[in-house]
Amino acid sequence: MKPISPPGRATLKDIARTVGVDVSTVSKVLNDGGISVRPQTRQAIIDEASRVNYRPHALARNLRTQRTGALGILLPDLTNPIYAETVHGAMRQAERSGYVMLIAEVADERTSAAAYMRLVSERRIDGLIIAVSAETSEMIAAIENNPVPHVFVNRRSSIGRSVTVDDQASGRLAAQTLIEAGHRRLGFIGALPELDTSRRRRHGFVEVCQAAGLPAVVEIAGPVSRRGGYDALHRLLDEAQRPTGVFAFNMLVGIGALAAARVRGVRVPDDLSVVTLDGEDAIFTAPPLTAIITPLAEMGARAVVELEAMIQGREPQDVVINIPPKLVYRESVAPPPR
Amino acid sequence: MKPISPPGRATLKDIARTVGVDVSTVSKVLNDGGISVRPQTRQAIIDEASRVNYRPHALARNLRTQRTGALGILLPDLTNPIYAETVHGAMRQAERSGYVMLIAEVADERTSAAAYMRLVSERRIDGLIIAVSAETSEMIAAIENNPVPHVFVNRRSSIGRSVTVDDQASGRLAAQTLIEAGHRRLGFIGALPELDTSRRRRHGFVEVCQAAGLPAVVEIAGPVSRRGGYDALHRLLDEAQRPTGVFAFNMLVGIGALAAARVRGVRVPDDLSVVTLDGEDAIFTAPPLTAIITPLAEMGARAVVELEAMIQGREPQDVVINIPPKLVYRESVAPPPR
DNA sequence: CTGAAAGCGCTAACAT
DNA sequence: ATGTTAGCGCTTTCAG
Repeated sequence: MKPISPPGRATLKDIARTVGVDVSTVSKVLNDGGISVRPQTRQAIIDEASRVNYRPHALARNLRTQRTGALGILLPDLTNPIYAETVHGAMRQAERSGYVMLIAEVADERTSAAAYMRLVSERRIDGLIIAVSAETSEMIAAIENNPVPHVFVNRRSSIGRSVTVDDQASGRLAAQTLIEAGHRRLGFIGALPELDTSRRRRHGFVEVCQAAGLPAVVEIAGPVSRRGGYDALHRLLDEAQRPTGVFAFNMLVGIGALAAARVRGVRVPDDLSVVTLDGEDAIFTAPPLTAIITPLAEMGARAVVELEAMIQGREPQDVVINIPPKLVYRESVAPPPR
Repeated sequence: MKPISPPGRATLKDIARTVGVDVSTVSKVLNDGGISVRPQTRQAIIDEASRVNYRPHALARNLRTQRTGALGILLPDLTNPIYAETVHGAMRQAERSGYVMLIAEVADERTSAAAYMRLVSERRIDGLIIAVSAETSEMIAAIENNPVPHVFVNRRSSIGRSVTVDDQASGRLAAQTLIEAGHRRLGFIGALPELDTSRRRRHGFVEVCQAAGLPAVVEIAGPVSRRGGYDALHRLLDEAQRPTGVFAFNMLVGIGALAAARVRGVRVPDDLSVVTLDGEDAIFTAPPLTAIITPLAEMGARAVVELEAMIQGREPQDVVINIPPKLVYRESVAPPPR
């Protein structure tokens, strides 16, 4: 029975006029519930508001309160499922908390500083999640010149709070898994060393290999993509001491590596074992990839929670989500050949 | 040599005060370039603005101009690479045009209407891209009660403009491809029939099959996901008249189908040919999938262009991106067995 | 060429 | 219990 509301735009003033009170009274009722307003007046206001289907004008309110109700997230590339998953988790939490989410893809460090300025210094957001590698001087300068509550996700940073998992433990776990399967020559397909997650995973991986007295780990670095993994495995297979088991930086890289093995006629897992990180996809690859779970969505959500705390002035802290890395055995790991 | 700006917040008033002019003058200079302002004054203003690193306060400006400089996009799930790709294209174009992008994931029709209201009736955006299936009554009501420039992407709609490709032609192309390879028993793995893209692809596919005098096409519908494709192919393989060639609704479904074939011991393409739609991923599957290109990013970008036109009051029109569907042959299609 | 004034829609202290 | 006042930072007539 709700009559069609006048398309769009009822303001406080409209309500105030038809009810016959002041806009400030309407504002009170509609915000803090109108404690200390005569029930009768209050009801009239509420009725009229719902009759005209009133919605506050976010801009006006925000201008007044100096809050936007929006959070931003800066990331390199949404088509990378790693980031899509992270955003997904962040958005879920943001919605719960009543924030809308503004996303900016930033191709490189230059644009990332620019995007930062755009969102922050135009004051479009209350807080920012940063999923690009942060430690470029431009980015640091941008942040310091124009501070805003911010948290890094899946990145450590010298200049801010961050939500990360124990990547080093993941690296150790990957190594242990391969070693326990019987492998003695291991390889690591990492990302370019700018990525701190890659450094930490590598560190844990190498650590365990050394402790086990294994020969030097073969390392290859490349872009984090299917193509990067594809190219990297090709190079790894060209090594004199070709490894029998490899740890791929993440799922994308792992999928690429699988494709490379296939075209080289290298059978997984018979000829080569592969451990990778994360990824729903990993179950539908051929063969399904043994993988270490990375709670990307959870990290995104957690970043939002931390951000809220910072926005409300609570003292934030470094956050490491301490889910111990968990490995899911699938078909891509087996004992080495012969 | 740029001195570090006072952290954050220089306003027009600040600039006006130190230069010794009125804020309205500053506004003029900083906006329309300050035609009809003495060059000397203008220069002083520009200098001071850059000295303090002035940025307009988006909220204040927007409140005044009744424009937000933001576009919204409504979609079901960012972890679905189809949507991620679309958003990716949309964001690229939005950035070029100076818009920021607000994203809302909507799980179902209920929340999608709610999210619509949130973005639109609070006036957070100037226009909206809709990538959820639109034809639910709640959504239609929301749009009609609270109109805003909007365009559907990869969806036809009775109530708005839309950017789509010729899905029917894609369906035809898929059928032709399989028929030319020699297949006589074809299958279609579609989405639930609410999805108009699925209906159109199916239509084109069946049309060609009938014209070729082929027996009835086996059809299976399921959720659009890897899992959905996995389950669907299992059911297809259980059919009495098991098809030798299938057309999968999209890449996700195709990947799932490939996995199902693998566990059933059905070799692709020796025992079963698969044609799918779209997808960068398709090149790294085992075997690489023959696929029909869908310009998702381009569609996203195009939607933004149309939206801009609508926002500026130009007469919009139904848009069908008329790139003729193009098929990329990879390894997943071969002649039928025997 | 520049300034004064008004107001976008809302909130919040302060009066009454 | 309600209204008055005073902006938030900006743009935009309209006067001077």
